[in-house]
Amino acid sequence: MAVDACIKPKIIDDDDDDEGPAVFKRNNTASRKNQVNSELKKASSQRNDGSSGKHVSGSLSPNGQNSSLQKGKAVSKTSAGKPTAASSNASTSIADKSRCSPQKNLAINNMQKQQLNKPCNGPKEDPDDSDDDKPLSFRLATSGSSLKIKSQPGTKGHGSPVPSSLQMDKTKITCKKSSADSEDEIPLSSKFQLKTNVGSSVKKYDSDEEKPLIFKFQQNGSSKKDNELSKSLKSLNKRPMSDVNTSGQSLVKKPKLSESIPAKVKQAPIKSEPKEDDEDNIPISQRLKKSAPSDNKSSSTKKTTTKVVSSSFKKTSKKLKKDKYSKSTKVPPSSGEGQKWTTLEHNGVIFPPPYKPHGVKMLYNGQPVDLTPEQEEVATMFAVMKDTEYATKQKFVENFMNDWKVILGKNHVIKKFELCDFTPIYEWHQREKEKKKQMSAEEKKALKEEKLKQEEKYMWAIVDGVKEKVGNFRVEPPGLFRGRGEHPKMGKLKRRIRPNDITINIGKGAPVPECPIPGERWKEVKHDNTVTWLAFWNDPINPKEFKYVFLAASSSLKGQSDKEKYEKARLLKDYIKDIRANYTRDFSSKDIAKRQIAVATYLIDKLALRAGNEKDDDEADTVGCCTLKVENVELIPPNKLQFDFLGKDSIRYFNTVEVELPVYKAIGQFKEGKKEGEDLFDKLDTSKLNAHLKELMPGLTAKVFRTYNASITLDGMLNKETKDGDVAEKITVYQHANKEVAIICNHQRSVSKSHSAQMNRLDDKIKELKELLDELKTDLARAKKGKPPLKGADGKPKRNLTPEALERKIAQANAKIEKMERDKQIKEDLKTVALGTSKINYLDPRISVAWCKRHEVPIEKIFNKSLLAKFAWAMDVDPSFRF
DNA sequence: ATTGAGACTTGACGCGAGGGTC
DNA sequence: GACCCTCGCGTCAAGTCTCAAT
Repeated sequence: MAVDACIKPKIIDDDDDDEGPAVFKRNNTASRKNQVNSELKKASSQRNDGSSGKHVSGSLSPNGQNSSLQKGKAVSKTSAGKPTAASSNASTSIADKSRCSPQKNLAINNMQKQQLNKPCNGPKEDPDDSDDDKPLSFRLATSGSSLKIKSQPGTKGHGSPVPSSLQMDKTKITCKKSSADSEDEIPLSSKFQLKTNVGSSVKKYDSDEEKPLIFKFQQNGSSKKDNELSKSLKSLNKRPMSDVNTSGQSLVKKPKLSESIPAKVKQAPIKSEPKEDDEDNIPISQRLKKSAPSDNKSSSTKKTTTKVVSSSFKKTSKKLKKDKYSKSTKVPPSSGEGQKWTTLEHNGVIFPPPYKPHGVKMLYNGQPVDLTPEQEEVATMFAVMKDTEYATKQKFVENFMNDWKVILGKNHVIKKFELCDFTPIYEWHQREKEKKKQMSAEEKKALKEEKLKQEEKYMWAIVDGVKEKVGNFRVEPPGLFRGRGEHPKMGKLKRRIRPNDITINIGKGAPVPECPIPGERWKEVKHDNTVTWLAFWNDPINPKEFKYVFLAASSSLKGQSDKEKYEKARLLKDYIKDIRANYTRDFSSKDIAKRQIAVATYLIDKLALRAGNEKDDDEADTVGCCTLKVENVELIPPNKLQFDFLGKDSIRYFNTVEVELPVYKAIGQFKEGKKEGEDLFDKLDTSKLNAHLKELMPGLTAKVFRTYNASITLDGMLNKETKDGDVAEKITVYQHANKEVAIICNHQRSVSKSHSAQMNRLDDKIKELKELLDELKTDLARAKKGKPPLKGADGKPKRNLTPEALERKIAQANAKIEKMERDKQIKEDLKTVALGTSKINYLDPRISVAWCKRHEVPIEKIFNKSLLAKFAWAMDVDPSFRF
């Protein structure tokens, strides 16, 4: 369980490694480690726990380590004292003069670039996908899976053995056929048709493959709504207020520029120019040279991914093809500036039923207590959580009691939590649950139908004439706040939301939804077509924040932005080499701010770290790249870094990686003279980082790297590892790739409660089979000598079998054992790895769809019904699509 | 330049349905 | 038919990022 043992950097020796950043990633062992290490961490963190006074039980929280991991940070984030003055300096100087930042260089760079770049009209993707433009993760994965141990100059001698986890998992596939019934009356196929904008753009994509990026831009730009183009522009240029035209929405507070590109802005030069195929068509070795440090010069001059977007960004009103999508009646949402829709109808939201008092009395100091329905409701909220880990957390109890006492009133007999006994209510609740469980199938069905009937009208919205599913039309019921990790507000009462908390957004001429609670009314009704939400209310726990009701993931609006996200990530592919050369050069910059940006970008690129926004004190103390504290990164000579921090959702990120020496040194410098709790990147925050990234590529932000790395890893692995074989084998390849991505993204899940029992069961079965095997072998030996088999374990005589029959049986048993051991291994491997999140959020569905088409794998084996709906826009991608 | 509001995406988890296994 | 397990799906918390106000 030694730390290092679990963290094996995968080292890859890509051709460009000598100039590129170190290649590493966490292997799944490392990721799995989380749970295991939680104990370790717990121990080490306990010293800080005093302040929180937790009495966490030894058991792991649903999040495993989380609860106990959250160490009481010794120093508050504010104490880190982010310098502010320095940063301005930093941000202006970040970009090397010779390269990217100053606008004035753009033209030159552009020209240089154009000269350097070959024109490319051919397919953009390099069929062989040289690794240069691939994320490390991909390179790792590929090398890992091929079980080659590669090393790079900087890492020689430190190469770790390839973890077994890299071996192909023969994951058992149990995908069900997606049921044919679509969620609405509209068949899937026609749904696609309905989603014009999305669909049409899909079409475009297919053809994009053959086009140079610049054309893609044009296309995108021309596509009604969207595009990263506009988004990029948005990020670079603020939209003049005058451009905001939301059909006279005076209510619109902050119309988002998003899709709209003011004409002026559109023509403004943008920094980088997508570098088409220049390198895709060049052998890796040459590319390396080109971009090598030696080439720093050239890279620094030309690299500056500059671009004149103006022309390419102009909406060229590219024709939609006469395909099925053109049939759609849908009006392109982007017809107006920042406009998301033209007409919007919906029925508002549905509220949870009012509280029904049960009358079960809890005990206080051993005596039953009378509670009003309001008081009982809150008591019940706690009672039903009695056997969760929350109920054992001091903060949770404290917050709960504080809020409950307000409802109990000053003079209530209940004062101390210790004297409260919620058991009667808890048991009542258990009985209710049991009753529900015991209902007959018919009763359950009837109940379900009844619910559906009530909800049906809220489930749909009509957006620009198209019926679309609404995502979360149910208002959140009251309850106790279940913050993750050591959230300071956990246990607080999340009060009931009423109509007058809710703001409705609806089309101007559309009928305002009737308030479902008689005698009450909506807080406000807006007609803001620059946003996509249908309703919102203020979060009762944090009134500064909002809870929105949006359309479902399967809607055109969501599909469209999904597609834009992946297009942006694909665009990064064309810039990545320059970006890497850029930050590699800045590792040793004299300007500390520049160095910090370089190192942070490196970490985000290589480790898929999140950006790491600042957080308030009333949130769980988690970090991302920009908010890493000095204690989150340990230097392990000669050039390893050990990361250990709680990231989003208080999920532990624990990883030891080999890095380039300059990075190692830089981190050491950043830590110098700082105390625990201080920011590692004190000259940096996410806005500076993203501002810098935007200088390198239009619209580039930190999170794009995650999408890029995930998708390109999948694409690379699928294409490298898929062999001829049956569908099951191909799916195994897919799952293997999916797993690698999940590991890169640190997508974890808590170990299921029954995991160890399941493993034991498998062990038992394997043991049984092995015993059987031994028996069979003995019988075989005897049979060969003409002797009858020995009696069975039960003492009964066995059938006399021929040696051939016994040999067959032995082979069968061996196969069974093998399969079970494989299953066991997979189960263990995926114990803490969640595959779903990456599939839903990071993997460009077109990669999967195209791969399925190429390899004749039914798409239903990869995407379930909801993913099929969500990714409707990707379904008609050309089989040759590569990310 | 900083801050905070606002909008939207990403994320883990829990529950229930349904299929497989004993 | 009981039990177990997986998977789909909904929930809602927690991120990212932009923009306007200060």
